Amino acid sequence: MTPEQLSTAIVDVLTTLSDEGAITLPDGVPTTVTVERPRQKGHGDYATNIAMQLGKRAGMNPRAFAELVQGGLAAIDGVAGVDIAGPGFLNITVEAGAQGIVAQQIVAAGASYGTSDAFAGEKINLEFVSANPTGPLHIGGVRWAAVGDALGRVFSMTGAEVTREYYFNDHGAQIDRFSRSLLASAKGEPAPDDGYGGQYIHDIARAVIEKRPDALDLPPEESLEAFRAGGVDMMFAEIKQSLHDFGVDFDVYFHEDELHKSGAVERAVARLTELGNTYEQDGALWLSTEKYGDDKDRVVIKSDGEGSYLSGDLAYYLDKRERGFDRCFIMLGADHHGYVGRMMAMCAAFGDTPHENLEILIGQMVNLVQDGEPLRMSKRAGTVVTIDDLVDAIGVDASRYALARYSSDSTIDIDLGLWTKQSSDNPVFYVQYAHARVASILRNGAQLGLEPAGSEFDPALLSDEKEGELLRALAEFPRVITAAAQLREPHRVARYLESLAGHYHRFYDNCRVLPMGDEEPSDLHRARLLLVAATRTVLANGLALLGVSAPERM
RNA sequence: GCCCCCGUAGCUCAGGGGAUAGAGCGCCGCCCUCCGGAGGCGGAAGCGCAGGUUCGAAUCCUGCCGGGGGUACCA
Repeated sequence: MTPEQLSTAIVDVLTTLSDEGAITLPDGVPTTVTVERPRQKGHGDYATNIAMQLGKRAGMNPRAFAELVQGGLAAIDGVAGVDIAGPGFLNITVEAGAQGIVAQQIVAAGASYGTSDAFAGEKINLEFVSANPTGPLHIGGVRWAAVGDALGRVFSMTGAEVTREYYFNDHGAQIDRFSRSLLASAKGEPAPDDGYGGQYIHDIARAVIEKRPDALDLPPEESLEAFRAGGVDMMFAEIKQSLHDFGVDFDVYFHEDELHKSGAVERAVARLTELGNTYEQDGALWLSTEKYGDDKDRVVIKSDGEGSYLSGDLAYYLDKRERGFDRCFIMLGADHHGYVGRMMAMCAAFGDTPHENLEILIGQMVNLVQDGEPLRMSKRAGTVVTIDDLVDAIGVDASRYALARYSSDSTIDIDLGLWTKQSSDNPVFYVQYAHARVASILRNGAQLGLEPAGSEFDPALLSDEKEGELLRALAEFPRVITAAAQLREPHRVARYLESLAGHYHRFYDNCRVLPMGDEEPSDLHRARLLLVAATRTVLANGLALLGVSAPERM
């Protein structure tokens, strides 16, 4: 008996009562009802607040409504008892047998346990990282590498068709500065005032010359272009490699330059003009974003004839829509939150629905902390903390976990000292340790010739309080994933895993799994081993969603 | 000025309108005769302030205070 099954069973009970005329619901019977796990022991295994929700609408007080529903609920197969408590909560106790069966279901489902069809049929485009190729991937851009990728996995698990996309800004003034900085370095000149400093500029400049020894001897324009093209290629390859090492691979690497060269920008602008959403002023072409909620109108084509940054975004958005994505996500750092207004207005200007066809997720800043002191960074000054630095310092698993375990709405401090600790201060170790412990007990069982219970499994054997709590926690997993997808909050998966690890440890301390000494192996041993196997499945599936390894040994 | 995010235990953070607000770390006190003690058990300790909506608010709304980030014909 999973909470989902309970929920639909309750809907059936309500429907029956309604059909019989015992209750009258003006708005009809709800299609889903809330079934939650009470945080308080003694309030049953599950609780529902429908009596409080619906009582008023049915014209009776909640407790009276609850009493009408109580009998029907108690008659549901697998329900052991139903109590009415407080203002009208219905507290449901589930039969041990009905509950234990999920262990078997989980092991049977394996890697697919947790999947649902909540987002079936949805074609979702996730754009994230999209850092400029003017330097190595710094820490600010990396939060979304971990969270965006996890969100993609969560969406896939809920049935969506997901495309991960990296928008590669290889066009415009930043790139010019980057190119001029490289050229200056190659000539042994100081970096331009508006340019980039840092060792990596010198490294790349040297590498460009190695590849093209004549780069400095070309006419000025061509020379600059040689450094631009060579530098961008190199930077891009490096970023791609860093992300790959981080466990993030994109399906599409989209080049902004292409949009400008292919005429996609002109087409997008023409479309907006047809829709009456552009006008000329001061020699520039403006997009009327203010009437769609932006603070003010925005320039699309600058007075020098060049497209503004927004022009690329327009064309890119249109391109995604034409590729069939009904949901386009863009994940940005908090320093870019000011773009949300204009992007949503742009979406509306195309005739689309903001926050539906286009969703922009904002991730707050990430600070690195060492010995209690924040590591300040500046790309311009060359004191960059890169994704590789982070991985070198604490490893991929800890990096991804540290970035993915917090709500994107909170600013986070990653304490390098903490995340390098091989101790339980470190949340990723707490979870991975639980998995290793689980793997170990399964290994030991196998060595004794003991396998998890098969078809002879009697779910009623798992009747210990801690077994029940562990089973209920395991049964929550699909709902956690659905919630993470619906709220775009993959950190829920990490928090859930930490709590599941706790449930497992408590079960382990209370319930002996393997036979002691020369004790005869029993059905209870095998049943518990099945519960352990189910726990392993969920821990492994959950860690996989976060892109974190599930070690057999540590 | 305007916009966005945050303010919950000593610290780092969870908490989709529900019952007695949770976890890890830190602190105090316990538990190793066999499955991984990187674990478990018990204890002290908290929703920034003020209003409002609701049967019910950490959660929703308004204002204030405090912290962070934005506010370009840059990308």
